[in-house]
Amino acid sequence: MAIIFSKKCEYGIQGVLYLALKGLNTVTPVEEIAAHLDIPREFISKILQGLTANKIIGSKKGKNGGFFLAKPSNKIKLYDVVVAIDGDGIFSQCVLGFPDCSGEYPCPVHDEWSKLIKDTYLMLNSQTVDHFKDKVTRKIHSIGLKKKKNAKSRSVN
Amino acid sequence: MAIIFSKKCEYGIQGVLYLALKGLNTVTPVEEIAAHLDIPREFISKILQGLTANKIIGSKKGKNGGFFLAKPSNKIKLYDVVVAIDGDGIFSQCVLGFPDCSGEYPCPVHDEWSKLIKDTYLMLNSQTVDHFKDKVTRKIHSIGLKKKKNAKSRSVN
DNA sequence: CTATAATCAGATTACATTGTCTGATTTAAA
DNA sequence: TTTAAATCAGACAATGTAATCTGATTATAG
Repeated sequence: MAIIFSKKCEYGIQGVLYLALKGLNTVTPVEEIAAHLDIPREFISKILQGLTANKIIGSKKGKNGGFFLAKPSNKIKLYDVVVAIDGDGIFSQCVLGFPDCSGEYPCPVHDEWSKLIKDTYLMLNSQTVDHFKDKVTRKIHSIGLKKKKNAKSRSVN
Repeated sequence: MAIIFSKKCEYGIQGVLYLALKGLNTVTPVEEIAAHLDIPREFISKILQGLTANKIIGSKKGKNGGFFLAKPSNKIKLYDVVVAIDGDGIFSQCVLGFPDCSGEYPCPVHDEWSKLIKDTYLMLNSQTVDHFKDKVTRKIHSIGLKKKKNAKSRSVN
């Protein structure tokens, strides 16, 4: 449609934020992430696999496996995630496609854009974290009821 | 690929900026715009037609016709162009797809993003304008040489 | 008035992104 | 050691965007 991160980026960012809410080193199965964020399971799975290769998150195979945040979210830049998913091709050219856009001859959004992407860390303020932790807890619970039993997240050893 | 305005938006913005360089009420044929910006003629044509319908630019049909800026570029917001081309659907939801993103529970880029899109006017600083005016003049000249004769831009009456 | 140069409009094709499906591999628990 | 639950991997289908093509309409210049 219009202006946006690619779905892959968007989903990747959401996935990382979700893992951040769960806390460092908490292993969470894709199933839960996909259900909560309403993203096709196989799709988010692929994306998270890619982020694993880039050491932004980690994964644990086999039963009770899943993904977990590999470093604190206030150390993860939006830039890191976007580059890990889609490469840095986009950042080598002007957002508006303005020819020869540069510090000297900037397009109308030159400075603000670089700043937005490169200086933003993927962290939420504490008020927001609390709000979503509550929500996630409720949601996991309701998902749990709909399914036979269920995999709970647990700490990595 | 990654993060970006849709091509339609990007081209539309470039078109408006190009018309801005030519000055208010200067009629410029699509051919020139397409050649200079290296955009498929029919594609940019369609996009500019859309912007005409939204009164951001104007058009003049027939021989010596073309498009022209309908109001000063410092009155045209990035937001206006994007909405004219792709609708405001995108602005009704979070850029990151963060659920329930709001002023109270903001995603990591909530404030900066709104500001970037809604407060930016499609104008270039005077240094940049001078730089590109020179460039455009040279380019038009070289295009002119490659073709038999050529349509020059002229003022609307 | 006629020829020409431009916008306008719709249908169609090409391509990239998004999403789905199937199966292999790994690992923990019983 | 067997079973089940998870990641991992690749091929494929569906969708939407980008680009092209063809032709109609409009208006100016001569």
